[in-house]
Amino acid sequence: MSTQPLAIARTSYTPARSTEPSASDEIRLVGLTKSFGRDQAIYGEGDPADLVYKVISGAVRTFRVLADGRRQISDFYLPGDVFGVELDAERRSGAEAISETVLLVARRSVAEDPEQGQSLWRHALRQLRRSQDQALTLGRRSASERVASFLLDLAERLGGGDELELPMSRQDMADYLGLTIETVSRTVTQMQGSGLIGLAGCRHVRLTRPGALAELCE
Amino acid sequence: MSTQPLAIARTSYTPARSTEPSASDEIRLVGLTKSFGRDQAIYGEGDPADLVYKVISGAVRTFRVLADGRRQISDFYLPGDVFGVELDAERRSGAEAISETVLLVARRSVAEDPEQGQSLWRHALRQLRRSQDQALTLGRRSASERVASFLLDLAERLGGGDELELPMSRQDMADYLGLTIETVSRTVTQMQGSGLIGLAGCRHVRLTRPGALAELCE
DNA sequence: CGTTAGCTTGAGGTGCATCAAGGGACGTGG
DNA sequence: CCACGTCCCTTGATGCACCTCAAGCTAACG
Repeated sequence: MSTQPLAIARTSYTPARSTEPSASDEIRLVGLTKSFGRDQAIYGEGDPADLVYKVISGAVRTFRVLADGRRQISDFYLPGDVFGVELDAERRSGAEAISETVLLVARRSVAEDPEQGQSLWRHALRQLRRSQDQALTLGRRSASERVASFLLDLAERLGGGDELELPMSRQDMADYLGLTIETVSRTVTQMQGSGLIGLAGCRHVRLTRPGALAELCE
Repeated sequence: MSTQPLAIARTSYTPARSTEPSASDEIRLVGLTKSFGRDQAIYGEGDPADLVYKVISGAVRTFRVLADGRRQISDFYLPGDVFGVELDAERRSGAEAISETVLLVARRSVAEDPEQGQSLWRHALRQLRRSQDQALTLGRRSASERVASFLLDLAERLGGGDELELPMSRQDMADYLGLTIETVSRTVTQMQGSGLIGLAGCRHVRLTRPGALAELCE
C-alpha cells in the first residue's frame, strides 16, 4: 500500500484539453484533470464504464484478478496514452495509479464521437496488437525473453533512449509478465551479470547491449 | 500437412453478401466467397493487409511464430466471425484454414466505411477483450484451468450446448493455450477420468459437469 | 491389410514457483 | 545525526508442474 495516506482524488475545475497535435491517430479528449496517489484505484472491475482517460503524468496499470488473488496486469499506460475505452457499460478490469498521477478525464461519448473518425478503432487495434504481443510472450517465451522484451518495449515507449526509469515495482513487472517477483529479480540480476544491462538502483536501467536483448526476443 | 494435396483456393465469382441481420454490432461485408483446404494459408505474416474475411463455414486460426518455430495461436474464428482487420498495411500474424473452409472476402475499405458506424471499433474491442482473457489464462492459470476455460468458451461460441465437436487438433489447442500437446492430452484424459467431461473420439466432447469446469476457472 | 497422422501414455529432466532469510533505501522519531 | 521500522528487493534452498524424449495406440484411408 501507499506510504502516504491515500489522497482523495483531486479534481481540477479548470477545463483542460489534450494538447497533442491532432494527428489522425490521436484521440482528442476534452475534460477535467484529476490527480491520484500511489496505488489509488481509478476504477474497479464492475464499475460503470462511462469515462475515458488520458495520462498527463505518472503511470497507470490495468489488471484482472482471479478469485484466489492471482493478478494479471493487462497493460501499463504512460503519459500521452489513452485508456478506459470499454465495449460494455461495465469495467472488465480495474485501473490503478502506479505513482502520483495526473489524468485527463472525459466522458465516454467524447471518445465515441463520429468526429473522431478512425482514431477510435485505430486505438482499439493498437491495444489489440499489444495484447497479442503479450499473449505471445506469456504463452511461448522464457523468463529472460519476457524480461528482455519488456525492457525493450518500455524503453521505446519512454522515448527510445537506452536509459530508462522503471515506473513500476518488481511485483507489477511480475504480474505483467506472468512470473513471480523472485524470478523477475533473479533475471534482472543475471542480465546485469552478463552485461546486457546496467543498474543504478533497482528502478534505473541502462540497456548496454540492446542488440543482444533484441536477439533474445527473436 | 494436409492429407489431400493443397487445393488451389477456389474463388466463386458469384457476388455474395453477409447474411446476418444487420444488428449494430455486425460488420456488413460484400465480396466473393473463396474456399480453402485444410492447413492452407489464407495469408502470411508480412502480406499486404488489404482484405478482410468472414467465416462462412469451417474454422480459421491466426498465429505468430518466433524465429525458432515456437507458435502462439492468437485466436480461432468460427462461422460468422470476422477476421483480418489490421492496424497497418502489413499482416502481423498469419491465418490458416483449420479444416475445409469457405470464407467471404471483402476489401478492407468495405469494413472501414464510415457507414458501418460503431461496428468496426466494437469488433476491435471484442477482439481485445478476448485477447486480454487469453493473456490472463496464459499468465496466471494452470494447465487444467486453461483447458477448462477453453472448452467452456468454445462450447458457448458453438451454440451454448453441453456437447461440442472440436474443430482443431490437440496441437492447435496446445499452441493456443501455451502448453505442449502432451500436457493438453493428459489434462483432457484426466478430466474424463474425474467425470468432468465425456469423450466420444478425441474431437467430440460432452461437458458433463459444466459447473465444476467453471469453478476451475474461478 | 498395411500406412500414416494424430493422439495417448510413460519415464525422466528442468525452469520456474515456493518458502524462507537476509539486505538496502527511505522516512520517522528520539 | 543516528537508531529504528517498513517496504521492497535480492538471494538461497527446495519442490513441483509442465516439458522433453520416447514408445505405443487408434482410426482413417488407400
